[in-house]
Amino acid sequence: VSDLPALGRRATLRDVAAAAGVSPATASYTLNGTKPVSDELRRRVQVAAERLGYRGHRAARALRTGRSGALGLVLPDLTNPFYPALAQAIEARARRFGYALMLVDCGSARAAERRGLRLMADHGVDGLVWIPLPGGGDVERPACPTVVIDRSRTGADTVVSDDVAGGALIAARALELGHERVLLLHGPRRATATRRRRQGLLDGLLGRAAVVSELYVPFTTALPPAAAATLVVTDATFVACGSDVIAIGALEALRAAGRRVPAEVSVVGFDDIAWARLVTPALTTVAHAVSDLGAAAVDLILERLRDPQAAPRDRVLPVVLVPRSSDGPAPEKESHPWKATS
Amino acid sequence: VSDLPALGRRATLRDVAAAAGVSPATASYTLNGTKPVSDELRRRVQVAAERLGYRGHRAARALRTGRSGALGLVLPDLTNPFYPALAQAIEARARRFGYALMLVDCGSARAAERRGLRLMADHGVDGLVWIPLPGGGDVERPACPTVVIDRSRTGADTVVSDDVAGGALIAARALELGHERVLLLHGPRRATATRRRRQGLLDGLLGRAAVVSELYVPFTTALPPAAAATLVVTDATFVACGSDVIAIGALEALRAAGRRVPAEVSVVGFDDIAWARLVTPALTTVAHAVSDLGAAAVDLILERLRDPQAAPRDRVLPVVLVPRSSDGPAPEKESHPWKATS
DNA sequence: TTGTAAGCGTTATCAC
DNA sequence: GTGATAACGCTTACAA
Repeated sequence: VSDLPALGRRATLRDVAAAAGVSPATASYTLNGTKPVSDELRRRVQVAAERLGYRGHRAARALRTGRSGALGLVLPDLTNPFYPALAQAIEARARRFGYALMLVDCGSARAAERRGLRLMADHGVDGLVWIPLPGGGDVERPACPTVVIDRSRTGADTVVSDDVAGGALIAARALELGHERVLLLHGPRRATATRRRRQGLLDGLLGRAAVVSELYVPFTTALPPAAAATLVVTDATFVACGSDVIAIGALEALRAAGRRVPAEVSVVGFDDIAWARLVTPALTTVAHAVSDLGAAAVDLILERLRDPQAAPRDRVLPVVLVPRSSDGPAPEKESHPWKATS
Repeated sequence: VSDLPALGRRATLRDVAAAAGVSPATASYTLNGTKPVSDELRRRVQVAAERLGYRGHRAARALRTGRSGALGLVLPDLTNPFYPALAQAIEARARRFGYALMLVDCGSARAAERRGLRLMADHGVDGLVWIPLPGGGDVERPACPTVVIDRSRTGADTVVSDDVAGGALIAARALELGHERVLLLHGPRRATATRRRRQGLLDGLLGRAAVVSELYVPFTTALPPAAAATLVVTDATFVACGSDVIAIGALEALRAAGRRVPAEVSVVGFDDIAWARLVTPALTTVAHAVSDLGAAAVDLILERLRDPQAAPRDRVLPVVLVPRSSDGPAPEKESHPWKATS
């Protein structure tokens, strides 16, 4: 075993092999556990690798094996408070399995999303977690194993929260609190989450409380003026919002109008973003199993990597109601000036 | 020019060259603009590449050139509301220059940070944006061009916001509003941002208002009980917080204690995270030039890539006061029961 | 169990 | 201007 502690460049597998007095093949077998190697040689190789600070060369390996050791994540907008926690969960899970994560934030722009997907493909990510922009029609599916989060898309593996159940949870809550007139402040119409939450809500409410009206608004705290106006004069006592962000906007609009929450009107959200517990009153909402969502996505990719032919899988993760202070019992009729004057 | 529209595998440069009737070298020159090529051949190559849907192979190129075309971002915790916007800015800028971004979220864990940096190195990122964990001592500097955000670190390029100026801005604000007793609710002592903000604050206040007391708390909305207690009984009329997150915690504690903000006591934050305008009262704070911060970081890396020998550069970006509703004029003395009874 | 050698798809060096 | 050709560092038949 020769003794060359420092060579100018990054140590290569050949260097390790030479230092250990074995062939590159044996060094490779040893370091990857690819083939059985005698204890004697294994130790020599390990020592040499250690001493030379051998780190391997992903690009070379990728070229040879066709796998890059990286996964990709393409999402609409990190500024949407729901995604950072999800991205964190995905990255953590990926890293746990030795994968690096490439991130593309498309800033809610369709063109950026398309280019981002292509960038991922160019870099040869082994798999992709894709949270598509809402309403994205016929984007070509990436070539690598892809799991789509939060959107049902034929052919790909998917992970979603059980939005229907979430809607039902909220409906049950409204009924339990004795509300008889509810206003639905949905997210964008084309978002599939909107459709599923709506369905759960409607089914749950059916025949037991009246849906005073349904509005579709974007996922922003800035409520469209029309929606804000409706919200302020409605005689509904319970407002079910398509997301926490919307709910926070609703809270603001109601406060601005001097309507008291939850005394006069209850407001509930969906998502349980970090803000939800910080606004006043703290928002009652439905929480996703965020880290499970992320973990499931990565796991699905890894499974598909193992078995590319398997049938597409759809995982639906449970949600849970988080009661806080933004909802309460339906108020007595007298407390509604609008009702009284009409 | 032969006509082979579909070959089973991904088209390679040789395929393009063959289809165009040129050598691989010429194809490479053409596609990269590396050497002058006759118009005739250039067109043939471009057409062939187009028709075959040639995409290139980053791993092969990386192996050959030693550049991966990816930058890395290592940050403490995406769940900290300051980072998503920054990450977004960095990713956008990187992609604008054709780079993919690899993300490591170390979940505030030192070990994960170390491993994350190594993962980046293994994947051969061309440059690294590193937002170190607070108080990280002697982590070995990565080998690739690195710009450190928000921490001064000898030898590396750095990008920071002008925290000193920010502190001064807040001090000026307090004085302008007539406050005479201020409480400083700093971030963690070891965070260098804490030190800089404190300095700006102290210098700005010097001799014109009394610093009633200084507390160091973590960057969380959960104020340590001791700090909350102090906050509630203090006779300071102005509380300068080390970050918005801390300020929000302070707001909660004050509300819980029934102290009115800003009537009795003013609270200001630092960072201008998205929450700041959503809490009640909306938080007066100091805003970073977040997207400039991200852009500057990427630009610095790119410049260093161009000129590895240049002296390390430190960029300091301006901050600006964002007045909202959580602060106001110093109350009359009578409004402080504690003063009256003592 | 170990070694030899042939690539993986590019780019760079050299001749022409 | 253009074309052979040799790497880049690794994995993996295949041979021994």
